[in-house]
Amino acid sequence: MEYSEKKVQIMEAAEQLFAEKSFDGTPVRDIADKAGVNLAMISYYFGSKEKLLEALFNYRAETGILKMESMLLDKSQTSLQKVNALIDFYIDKFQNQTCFHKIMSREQLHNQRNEIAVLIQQFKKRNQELVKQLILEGQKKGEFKKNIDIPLMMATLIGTVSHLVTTQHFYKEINNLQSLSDDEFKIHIKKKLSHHLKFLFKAILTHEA
Amino acid sequence: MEYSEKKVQIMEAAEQLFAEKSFDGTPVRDIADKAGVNLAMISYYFGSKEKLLEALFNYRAETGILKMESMLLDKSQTSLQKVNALIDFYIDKFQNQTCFHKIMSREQLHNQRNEIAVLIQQFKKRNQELVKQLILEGQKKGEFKKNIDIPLMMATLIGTVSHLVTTQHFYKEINNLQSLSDDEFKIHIKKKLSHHLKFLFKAILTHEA
Amino acid sequence: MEYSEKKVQIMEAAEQLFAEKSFDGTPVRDIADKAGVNLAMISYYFGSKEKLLEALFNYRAETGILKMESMLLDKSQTSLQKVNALIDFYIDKFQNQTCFHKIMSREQLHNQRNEIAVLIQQFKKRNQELVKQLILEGQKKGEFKKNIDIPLMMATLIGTVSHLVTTQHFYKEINNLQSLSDDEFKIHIKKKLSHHLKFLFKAILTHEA
Amino acid sequence: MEYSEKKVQIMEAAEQLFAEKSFDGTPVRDIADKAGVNLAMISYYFGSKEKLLEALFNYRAETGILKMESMLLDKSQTSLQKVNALIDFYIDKFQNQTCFHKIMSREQLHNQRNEIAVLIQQFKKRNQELVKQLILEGQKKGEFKKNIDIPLMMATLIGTVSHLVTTQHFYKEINNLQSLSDDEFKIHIKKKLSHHLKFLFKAILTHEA
DNA sequence: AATGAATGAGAATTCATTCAT
DNA sequence: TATGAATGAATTCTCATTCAT
Repeated sequence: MEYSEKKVQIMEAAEQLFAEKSFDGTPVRDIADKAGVNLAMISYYFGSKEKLLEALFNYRAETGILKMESMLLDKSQTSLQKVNALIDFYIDKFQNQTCFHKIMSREQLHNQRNEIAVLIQQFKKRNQELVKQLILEGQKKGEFKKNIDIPLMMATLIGTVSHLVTTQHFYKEINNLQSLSDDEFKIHIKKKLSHHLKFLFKAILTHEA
Repeated sequence: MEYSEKKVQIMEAAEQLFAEKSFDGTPVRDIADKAGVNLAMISYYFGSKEKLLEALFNYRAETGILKMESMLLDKSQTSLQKVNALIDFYIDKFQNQTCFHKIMSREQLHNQRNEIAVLIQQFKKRNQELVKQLILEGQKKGEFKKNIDIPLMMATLIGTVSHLVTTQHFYKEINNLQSLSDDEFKIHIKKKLSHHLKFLFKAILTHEA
Repeated sequence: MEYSEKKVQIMEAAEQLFAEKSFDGTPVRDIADKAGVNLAMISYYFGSKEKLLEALFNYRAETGILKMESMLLDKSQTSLQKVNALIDFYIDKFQNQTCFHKIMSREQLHNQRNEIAVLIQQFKKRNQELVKQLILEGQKKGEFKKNIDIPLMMATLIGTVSHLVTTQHFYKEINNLQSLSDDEFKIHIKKKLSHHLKFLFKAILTHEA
Repeated sequence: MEYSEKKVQIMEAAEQLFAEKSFDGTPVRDIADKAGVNLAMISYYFGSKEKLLEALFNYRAETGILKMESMLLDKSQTSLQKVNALIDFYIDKFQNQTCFHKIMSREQLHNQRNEIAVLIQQFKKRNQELVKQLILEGQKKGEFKKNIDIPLMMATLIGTVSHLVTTQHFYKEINNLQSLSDDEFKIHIKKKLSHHLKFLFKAILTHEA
């Protein structure tokens, strides 16, 4: 599948609406309106609403993995530096693609759309495999402890970032940060979160603490 | 609102279906069928599908807070012990009310149903307030460090537990634990998760570690 | 399935429209309008347009076979008399349920709707079996010849009646019978057709001619 | 209208699909796909889907009549021989152009597409006229009886052949002829049918028998 | 209090046709 | 002449809700 301009328009409109109002809560008509295309184009291009969601997943997934791979292959850095880079990478990913990650989080909550579930499963497996290599490398070099439960560790990474990003309006309110602009707030959260997670990961992974 | 037997039947049927297939993905007819009641009963009792969801939230929220309060008021325990109890409390809550927490997680991802959003907001505020008291108490007693970002810490607690519980089928597969029964697996996860989070919280909160 | 008044209304409206404009050529909306019911009632009652067609087939088939059975069991008549009665029975059936038989003829022309094809197959098998008994009986009694190809004979019976009834407007024109009222014409055709087929069947079945 | 290669491709694809799934049940897109031409070509060449059906009728009708005329003009044969030739002609026509005859049978069942109805009417009139000449000729020569109802007779000819050919899968099953190849079965039917109809027509037309 | 029947609004999708090139 | 893209209308079906009883 190649991504013509129209297709991308549609996928991006769908992404925003699915994030806001959920897949089932979004009429195809609204996607068409938002994308500024004819209603029938969506079936014409993607076949169905569900296939559109699949296309969106493939579209977004394509780029993600590559970035991560190149990052982890960098030989000039220690394993801990790479882990720290990984943390920042995840924070950026969630902050810059909030819509997509909301959709993905929601899809992980049920098994309704099997094609999507399979895509996510594959996606997660590949990610986890890369992280595993990184941890093993650190362990070989003696930087990291033995016996690290990677899925548990990833749950903390992804869970913390995801939860904070998706409930950031609440965080804003509770910490009286309503005066900050969206960008300022984003930077604020990024900094806090980065420091917090790097601290936790150092505790999880290294002998010192 | 009192909870007649029929009402509870309906809410529990709705809870399961909303968890599996989302609010918008669940027809009222299916709820009626699952609950074994007449379709019209649901509008009749709750007014609308959305009001039913609100009722469910109130029903589930009522109990949660009380347990937590009594737990945190126990004077015979150190602050760290209370934090550890809090961790186990959250794990239990998510594991035993997976359906409800899936719904709540999903609702936090969007702002569709405002009434619900407000309920969740209040709910989280009260919880956070209780936790704040606990942390302050620990800080006063010198058990805990200063400058603890409570929302960040809670994001790690809730995020990690939530992510792991809602994607546990993935965890099962990645760790080759398919042979375990559901109950065995639950216990397995609970133990791992409890240890992991207690370790992290010790690092976050205390001077040692 | 019981046949409530509304259901029968819908089935009869559908029958006329399907006969006139074919199944695929008839919008459900038109059926609803003709039956004087709400559009959604059709899905509500029958599940789908196709299920409605199935229901119609079952509704019409139920009665047909019974009549035929009782007719063929009559012991007071010779086999040839029964064959003659059978001929008149078929003529009546096609003349009085023209709509239904148009639909059935059309469905036999393709294998689109499998459920229907199966129903027709069963229907024809039962009919043919009854006719076979009748012929065998006549052969035993020495009234009829040996070596009668029953499907071929039935093709002539059904084919002739069906073709004439479904193209009767053409017959009317070609024979300059436009002045006859519908009822007069019906009687005219019935008489001609009956005589014609009885003559043919006598030739097919008996030794004399 | 001349028949370019592309046009014939399209008409033949349409013929097969209309036979299988009916006019209304066949999307223009499917015809284009089957014919291996661009979707827009069909409107471009024929104007509309309905005009395509008309074109197909004209295309098929052109040849039929001519053959029949030449056959009936043969002076070297008795009238009964010509009638027998006519019977075989019809059997061949239905067997070799099953698709087209299915479509025509279906179109005769309703009055939806008026242009087509008129074409069929004309077609049948010309055919009947030719047959009438043949019968009159036989009557003049004293070969045939007086008072022959030609439309009735034609109904038996066309009805029997048409019914048997369009329901031959049923005939196959009922007579346990599933082992025969399509070609063997075709020959088998042709022989049986030919003999059957010639016998019937002899009875209808001649004094003996 | 409880329910079977009914309904209007809106859902996704398909369709034949047209248009710009 | 030929076509890929586009579209408006219409299709079937589902939905939450209401009404008469």
